[in-house]
Amino acid sequence: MISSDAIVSAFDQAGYRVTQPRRALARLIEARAGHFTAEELLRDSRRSRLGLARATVFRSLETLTELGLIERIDLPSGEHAFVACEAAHHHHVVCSRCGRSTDVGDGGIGQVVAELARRSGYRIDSHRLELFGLCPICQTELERKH
Amino acid sequence: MISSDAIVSAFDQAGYRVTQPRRALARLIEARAGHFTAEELLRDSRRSRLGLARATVFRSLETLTELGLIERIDLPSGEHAFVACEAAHHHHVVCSRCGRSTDVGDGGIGQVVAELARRSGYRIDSHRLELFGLCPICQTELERKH
DNA sequence: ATTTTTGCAAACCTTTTGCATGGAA
DNA sequence: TTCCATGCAAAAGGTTTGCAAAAAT
Repeated sequence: MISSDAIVSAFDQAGYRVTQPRRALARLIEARAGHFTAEELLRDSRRSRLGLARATVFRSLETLTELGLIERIDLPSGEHAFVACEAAHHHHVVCSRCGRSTDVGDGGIGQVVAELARRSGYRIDSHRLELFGLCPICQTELERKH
Repeated sequence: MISSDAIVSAFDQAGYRVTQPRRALARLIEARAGHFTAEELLRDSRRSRLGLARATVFRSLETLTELGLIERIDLPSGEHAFVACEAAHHHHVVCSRCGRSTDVGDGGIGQVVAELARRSGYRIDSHRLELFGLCPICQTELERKH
């Protein structure tokens, strides 16, 4: 969950121009609770008659990724999606039912990585942990159905 | 690292036919030390005049993934690659210089996942940990250059 | 002989690029 | 007014699909 204002300010502070398409995209991202793909934003922009160009969406997503406001994740299906996130090193839990996602911190994974480095002999420079499951809301909803 | 025989047997035991293209592909996979993309196998097959069809490569990779002999990973660049692997739950360390990859076990990540589940309130069903760094061989080679 | 698998080509989908126009600073 | 960003359209990748021909059982 991230505010469109935060996105717009990030563009601004990084020296990028604050344009209408970028404002519009920021709002579309804010409106999406969970993860989203470029295609979904594009559809949203058409539906709300903002009519962003395909290239603009891709270019903005790239910039936002560089700025660290969103992060690209790979869903189990192989799709490329993005999630809004905080800058510090962290990981995401993604709900496989509704797509909502939450940042989680380190959780002690540093030790695990160190252990695996020792075991494999590799010098590990980066890692990516992606977690998939059911968010609290979806858990409740599913229970209610029984 | 996996033998082409193991791949061929896997096709056989799963009830798939053992065909020339599948044998050829098995050898190409065996020949690749690290990870590989569909495109790379396709190039290899042209270079060695095996002339596998694009569709055959994709279809075989899909089957092998279902059989659990290879696993699809997402490189930091966003490329889709595959690595040969054992069936049990595990993770991969991928060398960002040469592409070699090694299976590593759990390394205690179960506890980390449990901790992150507790913290986020999600019910975590699956996770994916990808590690990137330098393999022992590349470490040695880089040191030699100094 | 039967059924699966292949090869080909075309379709499809996602992402990138070049360039003229329009908008922000 | 000067650059940066956009839109468009085309190109570029990567992956999938339908179907007739070929190969495996």
